[in-house]
Amino acid sequence: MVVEQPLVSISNLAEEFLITPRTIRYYEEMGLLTPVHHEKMSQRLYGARERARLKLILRGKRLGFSLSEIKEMINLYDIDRTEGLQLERAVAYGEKRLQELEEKIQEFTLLKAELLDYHQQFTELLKKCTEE
Amino acid sequence: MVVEQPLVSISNLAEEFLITPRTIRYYEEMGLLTPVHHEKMSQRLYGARERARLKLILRGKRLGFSLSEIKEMINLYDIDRTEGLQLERAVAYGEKRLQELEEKIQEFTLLKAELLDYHQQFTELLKKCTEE
DNA sequence: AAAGGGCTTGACGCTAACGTAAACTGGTGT
DNA sequence: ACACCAGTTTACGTTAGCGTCAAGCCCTTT
Repeated sequence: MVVEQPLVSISNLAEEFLITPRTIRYYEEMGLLTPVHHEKMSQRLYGARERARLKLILRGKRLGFSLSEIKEMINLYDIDRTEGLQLERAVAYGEKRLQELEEKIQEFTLLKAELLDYHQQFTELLKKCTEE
Repeated sequence: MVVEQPLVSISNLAEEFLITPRTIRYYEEMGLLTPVHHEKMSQRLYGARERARLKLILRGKRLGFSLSEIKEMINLYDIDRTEGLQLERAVAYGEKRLQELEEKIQEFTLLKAELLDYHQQFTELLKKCTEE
């Protein structure tokens, strides 16, 4: 018994994620999404898998990754794409990415600390100004 | 008594940061850098301040910020640019940026956790394969 | 003086990530 | 039958962030 999938159209998906259909088609063109084509190429339909992928893509974008970087990262999730001895490569690549993520997080933390520092200086300065 | 400043040329600075002179000029064009012009517009010379700024710019880039976002952020450091009542605005803006940074860090951490999860699954799978 | 090295200012080229418009198709209500 | 709407492909336009010449200036070395 197959579970009933809530398949939605491209504009519905676009609306849901606050982007345009064009963007979604572009992601497909770049090989990031692979929607179901309803009976002999009529419409694209998107299910849970594509929604999950799109979510990852948009998060990647917010974090400043390029589409090709994101593509490589989400392909790590595709078990069927990484069969056999490809597994070792996937694992090794995953480790590299994880380390890069760690570095980025540290840089973010650093930047935040600096901004916070200046922020506090400013706040004090402001307090003195208003107190007089 | 003025401190002797170690002013360097554009290509020296470029070499130091592993970028090209063109990139540095572009940042100036965008209002991110303001080097000293040696005696009646002959050459650009870069001191400690520009080096610090460039460092921030490049870090911002690595973290996926646009040049205009970076510009706004480093302008928070410029005391002289934010005089008088502008201080309140600067402080408020700084708080917004700090919160955004916090969110980004959390997203990064989330992404890392997911990748790590899949990574461990893969590693186990790989172990079982090689053990047979 | 001539040649070279490093700097300068244009100006055009290029890629990524879409925006946007045109023209076509396919189902649906009236 | 006709209009309409939502989807499709194709293709050209646009912006950011530089790369890559071209042509000229200044200073030093030969």
